[in-house]
Amino acid sequence: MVTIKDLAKEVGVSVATVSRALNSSGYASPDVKRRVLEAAERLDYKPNEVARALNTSCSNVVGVLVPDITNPYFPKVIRGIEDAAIENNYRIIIGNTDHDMDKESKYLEIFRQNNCAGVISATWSVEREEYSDKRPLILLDRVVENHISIESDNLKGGRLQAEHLTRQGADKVLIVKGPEAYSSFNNRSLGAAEMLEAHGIEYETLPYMHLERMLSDGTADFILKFNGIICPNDVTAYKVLNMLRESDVAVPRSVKVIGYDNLDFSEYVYPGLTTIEQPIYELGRNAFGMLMDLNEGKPAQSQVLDVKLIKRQST
Amino acid sequence: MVTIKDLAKEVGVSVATVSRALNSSGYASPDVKRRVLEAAERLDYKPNEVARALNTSCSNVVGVLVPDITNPYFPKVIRGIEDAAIENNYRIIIGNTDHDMDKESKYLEIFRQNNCAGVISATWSVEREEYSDKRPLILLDRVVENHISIESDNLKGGRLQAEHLTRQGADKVLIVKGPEAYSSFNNRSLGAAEMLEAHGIEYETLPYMHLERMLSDGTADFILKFNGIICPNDVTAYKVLNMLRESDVAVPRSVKVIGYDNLDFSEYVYPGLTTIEQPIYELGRNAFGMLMDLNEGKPAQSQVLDVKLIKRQST
DNA sequence: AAATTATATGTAAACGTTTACACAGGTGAT
DNA sequence: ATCACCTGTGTAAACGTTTACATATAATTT
Repeated sequence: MVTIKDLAKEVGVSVATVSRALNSSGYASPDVKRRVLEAAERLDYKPNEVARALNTSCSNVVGVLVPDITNPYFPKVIRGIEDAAIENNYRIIIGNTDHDMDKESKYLEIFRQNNCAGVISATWSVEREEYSDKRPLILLDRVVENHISIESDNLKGGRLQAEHLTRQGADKVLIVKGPEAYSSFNNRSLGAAEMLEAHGIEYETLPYMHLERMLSDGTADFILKFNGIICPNDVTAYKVLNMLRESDVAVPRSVKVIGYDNLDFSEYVYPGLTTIEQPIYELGRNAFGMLMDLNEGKPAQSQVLDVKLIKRQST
Repeated sequence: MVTIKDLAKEVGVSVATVSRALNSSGYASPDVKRRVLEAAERLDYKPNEVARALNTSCSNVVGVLVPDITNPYFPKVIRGIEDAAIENNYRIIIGNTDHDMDKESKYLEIFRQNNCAGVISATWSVEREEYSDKRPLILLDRVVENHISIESDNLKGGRLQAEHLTRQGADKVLIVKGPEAYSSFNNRSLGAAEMLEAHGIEYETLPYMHLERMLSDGTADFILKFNGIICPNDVTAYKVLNMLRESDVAVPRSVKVIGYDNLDFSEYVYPGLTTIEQPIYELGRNAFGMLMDLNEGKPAQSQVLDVKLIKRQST
């Protein structure tokens, strides 16, 4: 490994000068700067990130927390973060929390131990004592008091779901709620319920866990009494579609099903899933941008991105 | 941040002693060791990974290269690696290469700059000068001369695909090949072709890119003349199923389709996709284990994991 | 009792950067 | 001619660890 010392010797100046020349920090004569850069090029010098991180106590690594990368929503987010990161000479460390607060805490500690430049979290759900660290934190698709966040317009998304379903003729609607404690899911069902009430449509809500249990127990005939089902995300919708197919219920004739996310797969399931598209990739990209803004002292603001309805065959 | 220095002051010994006590390296009296650990606990001391990595020039971070985390095959692999990593107090940095050699090289450089403990790559396709680094490298689902690798039994998988299809009555078979240059895909089509020949079944092969182009151009009627289609992976099979549905071709009656990977989604597409299951998560887990073995000087060996046929409705 | 060895601890250098500070020479204003 | 200031460079400390080496005491061998 060629170090800054080698460059110094090669050019005949001190390491301090080399550092200044390379980083354009402090003074460095044009001539010396040129020679340093030339030598760096020639010897294929690459700065050691670790040494730099130790000295500045801030690495160019950001920590990313997701519940489970195996859920196809998150790879897209991560890809957005990663692409933005690499463009800015940053890298990401990812951690799967499995909705487990202890795991989350453990990862936060790890990020700190690695002098991470900040954290982007899609798992944060509560105000935390513990995070007294000064490093910036961006919440992704989660809104928590006193934290900067980026999300898509979940309330609007929920409304769009409900509006479309009623427009397609559903008048007995089931709203399947998402996992509790996450603002995004709460807002979706809130928006949907609000819209259904406005239209005077009959509806019930079902907690996420109940549906999961019903589906695995095979006791989901409960949902057969509805002719419209609003799902909190596409993956849940896939399961519902599957269950309906097994029960020989015609979709969309007897029941209309709408999802949320517009994952790539939603066009491959049968029938093609009507859903709400949110700009997942951009959520990740922008989240990283906000982190950079914060690190540069700019006053970053929370963002809300727009969503739109994608019509397919399931409604 | 409480450092080793604070502990030293607290306990009344030197930093060297503290370090030895914490790491159980070198001598440390039971009494001192106890007091150091107690103080570490009490002051909530957490070692700074960066400083450690600088000193030992080896961090507990491993680099992971994948073509694109958005492809649902890879999150599973990554999850396997990540779970194994965290159990061993390691973390992972991931890089998406988009099948681009330059990106791959760039990431390798980054991994080196971060003193990574090793690299697990699902993108490696050729013997490389460049990788003269001594750090261990595990190839995942890729076999390249002179490198340690882990893969599933692709040859067998290909054979299983072909055997099942013929057993279901297909006698005009199309083998869609995977992206060139990757041994795993080559072996799959090789196995399939071999088996078809053994059974005296008529077949053709189609390069991956051709199919992709046909599907996006809408000129894929070429594949309608077959009654059995062997896909290199599940995602490709989804697209084929979709195309067939749009052309009103009955699956499995007129054409039988078989995939490869057994992604979670394959039970949600319609008709449910018959496919070859490979232990994706375990591939990742074991890959990390092999890396650890190498780092401990144990002579690691390449591994080949078993695959099996998953029957569903598409055949 | 002397010599050897094992145990325990401290001192200081090292890892590869960045940066506060000191210093020197040059420029321009007074 | 004096002073202030800007530019360019070097010296050395710092970031938080690990570890080679030196030293000191205790335990064991001869």
